[in-house]
Amino acid sequence: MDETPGRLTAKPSWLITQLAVHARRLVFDGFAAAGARGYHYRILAALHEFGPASQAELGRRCRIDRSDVVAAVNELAEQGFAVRAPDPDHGRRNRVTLTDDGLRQLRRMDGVLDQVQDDLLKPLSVEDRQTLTRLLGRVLAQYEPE
Amino acid sequence: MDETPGRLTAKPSWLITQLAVHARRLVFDGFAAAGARGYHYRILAALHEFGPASQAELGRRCRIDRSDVVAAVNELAEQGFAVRAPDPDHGRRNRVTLTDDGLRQLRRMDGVLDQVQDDLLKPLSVEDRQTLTRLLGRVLAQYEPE
DNA sequence: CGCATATCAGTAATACTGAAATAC
DNA sequence: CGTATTTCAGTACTACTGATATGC
Repeated sequence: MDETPGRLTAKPSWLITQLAVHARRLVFDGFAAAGARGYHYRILAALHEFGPASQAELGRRCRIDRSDVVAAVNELAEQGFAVRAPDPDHGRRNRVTLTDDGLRQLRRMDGVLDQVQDDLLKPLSVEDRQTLTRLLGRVLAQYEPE
Repeated sequence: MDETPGRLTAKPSWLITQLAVHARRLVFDGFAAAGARGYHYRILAALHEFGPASQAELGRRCRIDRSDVVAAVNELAEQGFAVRAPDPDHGRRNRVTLTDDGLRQLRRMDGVLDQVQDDLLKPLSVEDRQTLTRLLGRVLAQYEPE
């Protein structure tokens, strides 16, 4: 007589982390096919949405550690998707700028996410998808003060 | 005239992965306070739900790679939360069993998840929480044939 | 002096691959 | 023989810490 059936599917916090295993896998594979990874997408998206920024700013906006921004910007610069130049107004600061190729890469990665979304949410109706998106957005909003 | 405002909050697949950053952090911290991590919870929960099992079975049930099960069971055995013994019916196979201490640890970790859940979902009403849980469960179900 | 920025070195947890040894 | 299980060694990505150097 045990009162804990279906433990693994009963806790939303666990549901989210487990679902993320599959979502991450889909996203990872899609990004890998484009020669990229999650950090690259976040940085390209932030550059597009907020314009050129220092690495410290990128780290705050993307929630990526300052030290990981260095490596990711290195890679984006090598691929020609971003340009790193010293900020003329501030000797220590760098100014990272999105290139045209970077914008094209961002569009590619957006396409990947659209496809992952269709794949992930195919069990749900259009209305349910909207409801899920709205609820997730509200949950996430408490951590995104911007 | 740019038509991509709010990119980062518009895609459910990305919402889920971003939300998972916060959910994982909360779960990680809670588990760390109990001297444990995610792999340990998944294995303890599977042992409790399905009974003693071989490591290969645990890997399949928990979606943990065979080689990572080895390390996690090592740690659980060191902590006295599980016992690893050769399967008498099959020379190569191990039989992993939950101990009483392991069950107590599982209960502690369940408590952590309950608290994380309250924390994570506090912007939502009771009804919205249920809706979210139901929708996530349906999305996850396509990857959980059991 | 403090404070912010950039960089490097190193660590942990998750997820995975390949190879080896063993048992059926 | 092949298949399954266990184990070890090593890798990639995300996330983080600490130290260092530089510039305001």
